[in-house]
Amino acid sequence: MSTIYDVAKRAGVSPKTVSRFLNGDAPVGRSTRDKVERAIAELGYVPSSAARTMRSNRSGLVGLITGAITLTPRRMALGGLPDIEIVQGILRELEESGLTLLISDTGGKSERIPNLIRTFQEHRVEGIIFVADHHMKVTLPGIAGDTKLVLANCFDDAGSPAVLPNDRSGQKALTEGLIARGHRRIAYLTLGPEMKATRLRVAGYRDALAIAGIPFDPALVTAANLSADDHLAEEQLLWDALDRVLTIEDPPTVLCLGNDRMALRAYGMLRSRGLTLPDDISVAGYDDHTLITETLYPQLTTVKLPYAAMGVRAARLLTSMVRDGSAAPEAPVLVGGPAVWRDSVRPGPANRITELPMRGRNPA
Amino acid sequence: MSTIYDVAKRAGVSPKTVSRFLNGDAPVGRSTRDKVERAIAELGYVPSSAARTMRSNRSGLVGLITGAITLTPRRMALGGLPDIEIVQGILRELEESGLTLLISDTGGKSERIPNLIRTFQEHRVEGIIFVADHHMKVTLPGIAGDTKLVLANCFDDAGSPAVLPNDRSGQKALTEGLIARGHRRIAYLTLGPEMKATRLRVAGYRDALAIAGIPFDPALVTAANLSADDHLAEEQLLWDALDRVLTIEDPPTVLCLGNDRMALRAYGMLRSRGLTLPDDISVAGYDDHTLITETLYPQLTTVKLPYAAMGVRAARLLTSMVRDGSAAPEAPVLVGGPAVWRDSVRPGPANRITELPMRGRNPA
DNA sequence: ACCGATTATGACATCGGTGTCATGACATCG
DNA sequence: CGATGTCATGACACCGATGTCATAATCGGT
Repeated sequence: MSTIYDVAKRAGVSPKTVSRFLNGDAPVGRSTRDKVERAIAELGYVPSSAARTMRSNRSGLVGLITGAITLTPRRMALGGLPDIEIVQGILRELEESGLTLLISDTGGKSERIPNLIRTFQEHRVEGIIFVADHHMKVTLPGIAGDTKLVLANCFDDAGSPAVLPNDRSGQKALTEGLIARGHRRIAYLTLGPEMKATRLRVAGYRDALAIAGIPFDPALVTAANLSADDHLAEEQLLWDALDRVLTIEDPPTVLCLGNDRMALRAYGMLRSRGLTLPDDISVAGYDDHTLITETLYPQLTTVKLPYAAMGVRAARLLTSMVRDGSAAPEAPVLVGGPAVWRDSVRPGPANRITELPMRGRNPA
Repeated sequence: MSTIYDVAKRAGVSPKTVSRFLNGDAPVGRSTRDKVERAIAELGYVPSSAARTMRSNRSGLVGLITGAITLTPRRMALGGLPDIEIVQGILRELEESGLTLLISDTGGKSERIPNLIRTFQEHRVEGIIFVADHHMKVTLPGIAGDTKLVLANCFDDAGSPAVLPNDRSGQKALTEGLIARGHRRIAYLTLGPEMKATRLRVAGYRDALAIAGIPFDPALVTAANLSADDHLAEEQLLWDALDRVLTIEDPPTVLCLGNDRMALRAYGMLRSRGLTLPDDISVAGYDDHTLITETLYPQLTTVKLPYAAMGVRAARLLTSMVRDGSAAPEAPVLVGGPAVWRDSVRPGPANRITELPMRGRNPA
């Protein structure tokens, strides 16, 4: 591989002049410019970023830590949400920035992270983005030097700059929309209580109720999901929760679920109770996992989890910190996603459930 | 960020001794070793790969060009095969190799490739892996220097080292299995003729027939897929092809499809003709796209497209070329995938279709 | 015609490692 | 005991860019 000296010699100028031509940091004469240009083309010269990095102490590299590449196909097969869309957003935003992305995949094994970070540091990355697969708290090993860190879809105790989905506003927007469509008795079968999203979304749900002056009824809200990989137990838990909220005194006219996959299951369970969607009861999910939401009949109303947008925001945040040295924001950047209205929610006031639901029998 | 000189000074030794400690290329005394170790820990020293690259002319970097990160979610939503599994295989194989992967995503726009390659060259990658989303021919811009290139799931005119799925052996294995299960009239509705896989798989199909002494009947083999994004036209084409092969004199007892998605469609069409699977007719796909094959009822017999294994092989090929300077293989590396037998193929001899199929009516 | 300003260019040191060669302290062997 | 070899270490140059400073050429203004 030829060097800047080879180019200089061939063009009959000094290396520094070639450097000036390449970087445009000082004027270069017309004829010199042409000679250098020709020499570069003839030699197929490509500057060495290693040398440039050494001199300027700026590598132009950004590191990305994620498990999405390894885990996405598996997760999607299970109906999980493709967190790889966060990575896509990052790629898109970084494309024009002149920064090069170094991607490391954890394969879901967090014990690998220190090694990945070390490799990044050897390459003197100017910043690191850590992407989590769901809204969660993380604890990363300290990062030496002045390497910037941005967390996407997660946060830590150290208050590192973070980009998070606005779970509260999402559920609030959904609930407000339901109220606007005439619903007053809104059940909410949430994700597990250990999920960070759960508390926030319930808060959003209550925000919307409060604004509309509808009293909060604890009987309508219950956790109905496990994080564990126990499908049978999950199925049972959801069935029980569903049975419970449907058989209270003043039953709900709409069922909000913690995610689209729960909604998918709920469809089957509701139908096995002889209910028609959305005429007998409306249903809403969360995530806007299009593989589910647009495939179901009726298509599922849900809240979009703005993963791509979060990736864009995270990358933008990092570039501004790296390039302009701008300070990290005090509070996490919250990215909202809109409620997506499809056919699983009746556009007008809801019917009441008239038939007597079966009690406590497990489907199939 | 501290340097090797800082470490040397703190440990009271020369930089070269620190270098020897780090690389183990010459013996270092016990007490010196301890002092250096302590200094490194105290300073949090991490060597600079830029400096190392410059001196040794070896960057330890490998470039990967793919569209999988951007396109996988979309493709999976459409029932396409996750070529990201190739990337996974590469990641897994490279993990222990000490090489660091620089991933670039084309976003499906091949005009970006020259820029990506240029960036790789600036970083002096030792090799580049190009991953295509299906078995195809590609034409890449020349890569200067002695950068090695490995193609995964594709090949070029220049005879660059390539890792390809063994489409011929795959379809042969499937067909042999069908014959072993008593089938003699085996229809094959292939992918479009422009797909590289098509010719190879038909050859494998004929190989198996020839071995079993079954004459090849052209009426049983027909292209039934478009690459275009025209779902309606595809549906029509498949319906027509299916109608044609089912209504010939001596109709098939099993239907092989060009991929799992076609098989998924065929299920619906066969049922709309009143046929029961697999009793009236058996069906087989290709790809082993588990989201389809394991969700369908009956579960779909298919041939596994060994994407992860291909990634592993591609990475292994590149590392051996980069590290040991071993020569590129003359012929493409063919990676076979097994036939996966599920319930869509009757384990015993097949029934004959007795009812008269409807003719030329498009389903629903 | 002279001067300061601007333009165009080059010499040289430097970034942080490592390859090469040299050197001093011991151990081994005939 | 002296020759030879091994071990442990250091001095120095070099990889390929670029920042700093110096210098030569050109120009406009008076």
